Amino acid sequence: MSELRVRFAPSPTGYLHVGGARTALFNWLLAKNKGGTFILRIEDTDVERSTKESVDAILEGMQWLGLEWDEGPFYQSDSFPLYKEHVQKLLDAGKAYKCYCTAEELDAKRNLAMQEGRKPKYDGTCRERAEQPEGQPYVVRFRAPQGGVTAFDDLIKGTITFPNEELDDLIIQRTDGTPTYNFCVVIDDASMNITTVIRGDDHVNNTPRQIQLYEALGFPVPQFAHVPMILGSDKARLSKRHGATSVIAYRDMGFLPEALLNYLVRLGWSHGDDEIFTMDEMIQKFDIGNVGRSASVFNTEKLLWLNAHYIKNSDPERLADLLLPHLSSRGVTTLGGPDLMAVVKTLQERAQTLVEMAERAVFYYNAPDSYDEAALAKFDKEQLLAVLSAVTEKLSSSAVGDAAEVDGLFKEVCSENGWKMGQVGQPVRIALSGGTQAPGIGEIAITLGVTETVRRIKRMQEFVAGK
RNA sequence: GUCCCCUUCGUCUAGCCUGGCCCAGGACACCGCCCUUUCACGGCGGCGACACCGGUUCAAAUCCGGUAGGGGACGCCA
Repeated sequence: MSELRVRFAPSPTGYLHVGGARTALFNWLLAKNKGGTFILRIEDTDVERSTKESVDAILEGMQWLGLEWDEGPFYQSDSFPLYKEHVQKLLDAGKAYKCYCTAEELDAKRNLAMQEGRKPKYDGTCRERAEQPEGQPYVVRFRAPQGGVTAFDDLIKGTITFPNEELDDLIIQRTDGTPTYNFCVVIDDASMNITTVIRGDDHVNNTPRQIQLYEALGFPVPQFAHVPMILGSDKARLSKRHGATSVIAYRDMGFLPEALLNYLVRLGWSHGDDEIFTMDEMIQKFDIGNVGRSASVFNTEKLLWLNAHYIKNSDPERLADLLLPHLSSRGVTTLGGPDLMAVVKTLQERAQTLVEMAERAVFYYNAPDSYDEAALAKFDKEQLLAVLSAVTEKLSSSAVGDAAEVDGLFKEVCSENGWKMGQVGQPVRIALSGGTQAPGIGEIAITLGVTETVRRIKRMQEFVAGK
């Protein structure tokens, strides 16, 4: 194990969304690549908005993706005493001070500053305050350095420099005595010995403040890597109105975890022209320095393509297991029907999602109770009946072992009667599946079994005859 | 408004650091053709981008400056 220690630190105010998942993935990949440690930390200092349900949802998402963590989950809410202790330390050292300005006063000042086009920063009213009013509510503010600049070398974006005068004295402890985010993060990352902080782009502006805190506290400053955001198709920050954003929603839509992971890793990161990565390849090739600097648009089409790829190349047995819930949610029972694994094999090349596969699998278990009339209308009634009986006869009188042999039988029927394959295959496909979009007839017949195949053809024969 | 960041095909991106091999490569999508009993898979081909303006240079997507556009942050949220 190397010294590298990274963490994923979501706040439990919702489910795990794809942006968070990608951040988690990058952290996880870097840890795996460097033999480091990946830590999961729940940032629940906002007691109001944090929920147990969200924690569970996040853990569920992480587990589904297979992003297992080495340490944690740790909860910030368990560390309140630790934060308090460090606030006191700063207070004692004169690096922090009590501020008695009310929230209302601050709001007013902020609005005024915005209106006048000034930077809405704290004006330092209590910074040099001599008398400390007794029993008055106060917040604790960090006494930020006044001049100079704070800079850091971002692993993704390069050197970023902030003039210190842009940074005001941030609140590190609220009136109610609870610590604030920027302070907790620093204490946690320092006490967990985090060496590399990989997080969303939206934290770039917090970084200089946090660096100042590290320095005031005497902690070593970690390295930072800020990953760009994920946008919706309209280039606005990805949100629910762009469609699903929760990783669990993608699971429910029939995506494979490896497909989502592969999609996510290529969103912002690249390794030459490579598109498909196994987990091992991802780990081996991942380099935080190859993450792009600009935001990227989430594109479901490409995700679908990847999903189709992984479905095509997955073990049918595993797919069968994963398909089961999608089948039963459609009220389909596989009991007494064809072997699900055999069914999956006929569908692997034709489905982009498990949901689509389930839809296409239904006819195997529920014989069609209606037929695609438009497709049927293309054939003459007498001709249809002749074809169907020729096929049943052929099928009933021959022993077949695999799909190719069945197809051979159909060719025989064609040549014996002078028919074209289109005249024979299509009606039978409709008889077996109800429609025209299905696997090859040989595949269907073998999967269904000759007995059931013949039964279905006869059923349509009756249907056609009775018209 | 202020600060920070970003800008190559519709989308994801390679190339940019270490100028010439780039009249810019790959992938998704789209279009066409082939394969084919349907739907798919697959194969082949096509469409399509260096935001703009200056500068440096024999030579710039690549270096420098500016402009425009986009995003983010400015909270007793995280």
